[in-house]
Amino acid sequence: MPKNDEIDRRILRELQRHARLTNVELAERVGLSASACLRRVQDLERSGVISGYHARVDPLAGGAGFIAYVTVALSSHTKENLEAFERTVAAAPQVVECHNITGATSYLLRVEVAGLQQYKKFHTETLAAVPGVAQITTHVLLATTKHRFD
Amino acid sequence: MPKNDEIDRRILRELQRHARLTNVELAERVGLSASACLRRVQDLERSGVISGYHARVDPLAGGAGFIAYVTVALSSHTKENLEAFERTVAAAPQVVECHNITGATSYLLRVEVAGLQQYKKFHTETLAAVPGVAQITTHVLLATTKHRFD
DNA sequence: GCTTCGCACGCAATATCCTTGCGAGATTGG
DNA sequence: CCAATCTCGCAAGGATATTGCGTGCGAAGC
Repeated sequence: MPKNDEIDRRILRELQRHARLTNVELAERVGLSASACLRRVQDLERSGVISGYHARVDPLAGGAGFIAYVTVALSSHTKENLEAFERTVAAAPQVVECHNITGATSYLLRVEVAGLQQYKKFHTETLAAVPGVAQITTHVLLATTKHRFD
Repeated sequence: MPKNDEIDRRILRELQRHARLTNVELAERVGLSASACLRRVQDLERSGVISGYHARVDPLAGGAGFIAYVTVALSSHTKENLEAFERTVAAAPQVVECHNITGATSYLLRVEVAGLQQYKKFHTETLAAVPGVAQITTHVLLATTKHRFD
């Protein structure tokens, strides 16, 4: 229901970078009164344009000393295999993101664990144990040189 | 400087999911008084454990109708090539994330654009134009089945 | 064992902020 | 041209953030 006008875009831009801005400061930045600004933000939240507010935590401080992007290929895309895989992924706390992508491998996971041993365990006992998983390729994260808001 | 005890972990857990929690409600959830809780949060911010607060915006509403994960391989890892590539990535607003990974391809990008035409343009005019880029593989995002906090 | 020091806590007070109701001006459609 | 609708700014009260202060607990040293 929001109008997607210049002010809304500015609100989104500011909140994407600084979600804990006070409403009055946000209002000043976008050139609105506090009440009008608040109502717009609430509209954006209700309509789902803003789906949530999240603190970004340093992975190391969060106990994630080993991060990898993992591509997974399924041998057969039967309904049972797909559901079993997605259920495993959803239940695994090590899997932080799961994307369905085109290409030779149909899934791209981001996995965060404490260290190499934990990854080995996850790899063999969790991922490889899912029926229909044909190929697992691990890409260890060396560095993140750009992130959405830095 | 934070102690990484049970209460800090609970604070981080709550703020990762609900960054706009009021401090008093956060204090109740973690079992602390408001002032003590606020001081811990400020410590976590100052020490860099919490690196920022961000609103999550629906990609479609944000104008990103086409999202892809793109792997890039460089022909030679000379200093000039690396720097040219990273400079291009840093300057390109379409690139939302850039990760340096192990494997046959050394970079994994997340690219968000309005549509296929815009992607084609980015692919040929921006990415392929960087000297030393040997291979570009595009994986179109079909769906994201799991994200850190859903 | 006792003392001292430092640290984190809770309480209280003030400044700031959020939130809602209300009336005015602008915009749209008939 | 008028009416309906929408969004705005203003104002008030209730909630919240933020700081100073005193207390208690645990660690280090004597």
